[in-house]
Amino acid sequence: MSEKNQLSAIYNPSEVEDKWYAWWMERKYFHSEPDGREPYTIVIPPPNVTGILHMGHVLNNTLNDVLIRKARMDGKNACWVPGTDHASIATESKVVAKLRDMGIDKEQIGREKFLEYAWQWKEEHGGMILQQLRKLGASCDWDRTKFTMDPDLSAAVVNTFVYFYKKGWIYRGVRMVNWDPEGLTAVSDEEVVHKDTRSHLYYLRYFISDGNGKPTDRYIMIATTRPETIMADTAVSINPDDERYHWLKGKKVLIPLIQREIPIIEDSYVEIGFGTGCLKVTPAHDIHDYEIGLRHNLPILDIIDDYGCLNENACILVGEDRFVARKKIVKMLEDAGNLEKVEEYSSPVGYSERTNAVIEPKLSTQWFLKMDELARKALESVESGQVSLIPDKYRNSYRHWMENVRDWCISRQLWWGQRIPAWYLPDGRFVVEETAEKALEEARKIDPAVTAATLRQDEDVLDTWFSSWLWPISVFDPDQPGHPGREPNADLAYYYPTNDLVTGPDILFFWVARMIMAGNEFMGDVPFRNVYLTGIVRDKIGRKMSKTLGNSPDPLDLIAKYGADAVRIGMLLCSSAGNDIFYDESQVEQGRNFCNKIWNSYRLIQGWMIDDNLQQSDINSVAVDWFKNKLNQTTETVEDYYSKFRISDALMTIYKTFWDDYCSWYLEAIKPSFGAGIDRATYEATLSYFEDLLKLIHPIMPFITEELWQNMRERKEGETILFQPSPKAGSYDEDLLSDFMLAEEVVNGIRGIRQQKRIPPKEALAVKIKGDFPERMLPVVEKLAGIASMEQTEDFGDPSGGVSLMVRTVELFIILSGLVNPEEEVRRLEDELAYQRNFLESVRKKLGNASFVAHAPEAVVALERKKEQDSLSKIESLENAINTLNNC
RNA sequence: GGGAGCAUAGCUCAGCUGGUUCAGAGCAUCUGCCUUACAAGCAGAGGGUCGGCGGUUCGAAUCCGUCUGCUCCCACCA
Repeated sequence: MSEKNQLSAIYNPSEVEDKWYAWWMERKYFHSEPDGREPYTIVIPPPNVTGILHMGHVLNNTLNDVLIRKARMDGKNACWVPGTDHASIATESKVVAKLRDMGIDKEQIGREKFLEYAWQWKEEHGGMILQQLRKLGASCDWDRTKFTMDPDLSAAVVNTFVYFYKKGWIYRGVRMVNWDPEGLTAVSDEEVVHKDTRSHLYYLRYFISDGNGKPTDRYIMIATTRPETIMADTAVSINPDDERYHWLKGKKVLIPLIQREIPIIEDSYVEIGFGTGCLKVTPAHDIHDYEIGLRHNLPILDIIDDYGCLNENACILVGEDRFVARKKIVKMLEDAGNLEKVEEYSSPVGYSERTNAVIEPKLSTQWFLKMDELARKALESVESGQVSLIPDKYRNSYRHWMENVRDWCISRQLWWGQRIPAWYLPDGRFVVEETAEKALEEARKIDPAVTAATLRQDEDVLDTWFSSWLWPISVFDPDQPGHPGREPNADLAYYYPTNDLVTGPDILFFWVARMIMAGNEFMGDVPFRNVYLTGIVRDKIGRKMSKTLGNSPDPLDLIAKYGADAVRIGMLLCSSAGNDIFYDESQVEQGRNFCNKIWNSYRLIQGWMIDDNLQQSDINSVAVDWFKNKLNQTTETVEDYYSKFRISDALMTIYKTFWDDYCSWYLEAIKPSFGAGIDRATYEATLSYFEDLLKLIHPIMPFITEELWQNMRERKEGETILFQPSPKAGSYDEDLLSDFMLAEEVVNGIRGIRQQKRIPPKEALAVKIKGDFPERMLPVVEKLAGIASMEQTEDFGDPSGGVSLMVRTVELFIILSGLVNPEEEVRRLEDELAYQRNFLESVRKKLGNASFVAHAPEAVVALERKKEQDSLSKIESLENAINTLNNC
């Protein structure tokens, strides 16, 4: 015990945390293998392989870790599979940028060389985030760490492509896609963010052609936000019902500057009331125009290249960036007399989520996956409750998305990722197979002259989500995806479906929905039962945390400063499900303070000495009894909160039980006076309560709990709190709990008088008590309110010798000779009396209402009658006291 | 433009199917204490006509309507 006395007054997390994490790892306590127990499985939302830990990860992984640790203590075989995502666009653009700094151009070095650099980059920076997660205490099964581009996981992706292709759900088609001129790739609709952007609406004059390509002096006006695309116009459209423009029918107009002749067409897409009612039709650069073009068989003229610059088709401004071209062409139009006016204008513009470049609608050949059947089933999975979304408000948007989903553009014009397993014959026909060898074999069936040299693989890779949607399956059995009906391996059979998924709502459609699709397709079962959607972490003034704003603290700095347990608490304190998280460092401080409180409560009890000559006193007996019941109640509440994913409520419940009930009430009640020992029964109970509290809070605060749990008793070699069974909620005596609460209120009342009268805590008081107060609680009141003698009596005697107060229906009289000012006392009592009379009046008003008495349930009416009685008796006592005081 | 959600103490939130947890919690604030576990602490206290207005009901923070103010999702009216 002597070395224990050296515990410092301040808890020092850093050494404790590193020590225990290393110990857990060494003993592989997080590792899971299938066995006879019930599995509890979580797959990590894989962070970008080259990413670094930010507050969003902290929130997410703290929640995951709480769930997995809880399950582990509940006796389940807990398995949390970690890993990373190759994040094709994000990673590739980082590598491209790095190469650019080195003076290297991606296109020049070619695919092979580029991928070498990319892998090197991945080796250098990859997985750092997983190291960081260990600092947070994440109890992942690191032996199972996976990467979406591991050879076997990549094979799974390719297999699923082939599977869907052969099923007829993957097709190749020319479509208007969202082109990212920065990332040089198509991105999916979901990767485009629309932002209202200030721009201008330019009113341009298109002169009517005289029929020979020469302008007449009549013109029409066209409003556009993109004057640089006029060279790609292939028609001007009006609404067939627009009488203002009937005269235009059959005429042709000339594109300004280049004087190319284009027809006037009629299409009801054009809104009569919008702009000028005339629409320039640019099929190559606008999705709606493209559709109009299809309807009217218009030619498609593409004037913008992959980099967002004008090409030769534009005839003018060739090579200029689209935004530069816009500025220049406005000037040219003005000089040529084609610019009527310019208006300020604001409209939604699409930006690439990854590169923030303005998206250019562009026609190109891409690969698509049909979504209708997949979406239909995935919707059913949620509607039927096979998968619960928490909070369930997300069901609405989930449904909306599933009902309106479009085919998934799965090809990306990148190199970092799984290359599309399609091979082209010299004549343009293609085969889709898992490997080059099989492809060659199949290709030869079409054309025996084909050789490995003339068979060319598709240049594109697959969308990252086309690999991560397999994650809950492929981390266990990479051979499974693409082969539905195949017998899954032992891991997959045991761990699938996983239990809970914790992730942000921003990837509900990208990822969660698609995992459900893949699960249904390949496993015939959903990949998880519950999806807990966290909020987005914001700073305290509500801004989203981001690197660019610089408002995101580095979690590792926080951990170094406050400890991981404190950071976890800080995060959880403000994270009710579905609400955004307003993070503030003061919450982490609160977490640190809580650690310190726990630490010091341990310092207190470990310093006590058992005295076997002592019998358990009455107060110890009642305190021990009470706290056992309290703990049972808390445990029950906490279990209930966990079952509803209300983690922050669970935390707060334990927090209050630990701090208020255990430290402030229980320990103070049983605390031996200085130098005195403690009886064995009380000490043992106290230690066992402490142990239960540690177990209760362990999933949330893994480090300090292991440290103290190891310290508090002799432990066997290798024993750990990780596998201790969660405390089970026993029954509890409501009367006992409510009696103790009444005692607390009485103590608070007396302490309040002390404060008012400025009586030092050490000065013991004499108190008389009247009314219905449980006798067993008397010692509690005596000790905690600092009372020397406590007399239960029906008569307080001379009221001038002290102060009376009332707690519920209990009356107290504190003897304070010489400290009482009768006038002040009367005033205090009269205030109380006035309040009581008011209260009585309101109760009587209710009871006087015949309708209330007739309609309200028995119990409610009875309650009001009791209120009336209590109030009446209080009033009587108050009046008596006031009278007596006045007569003094 | 369509849809969803939110509005309760200075801050962050809890209050499920209307009546003892009905006006709550944590933090912050104020007052008094360095009391031998903890000043990262202890003990007290103050603070909200539950966004506005109507309605249903014996009774509304809770149900219905409406207005206002935020937030998010979906949607490329040139």
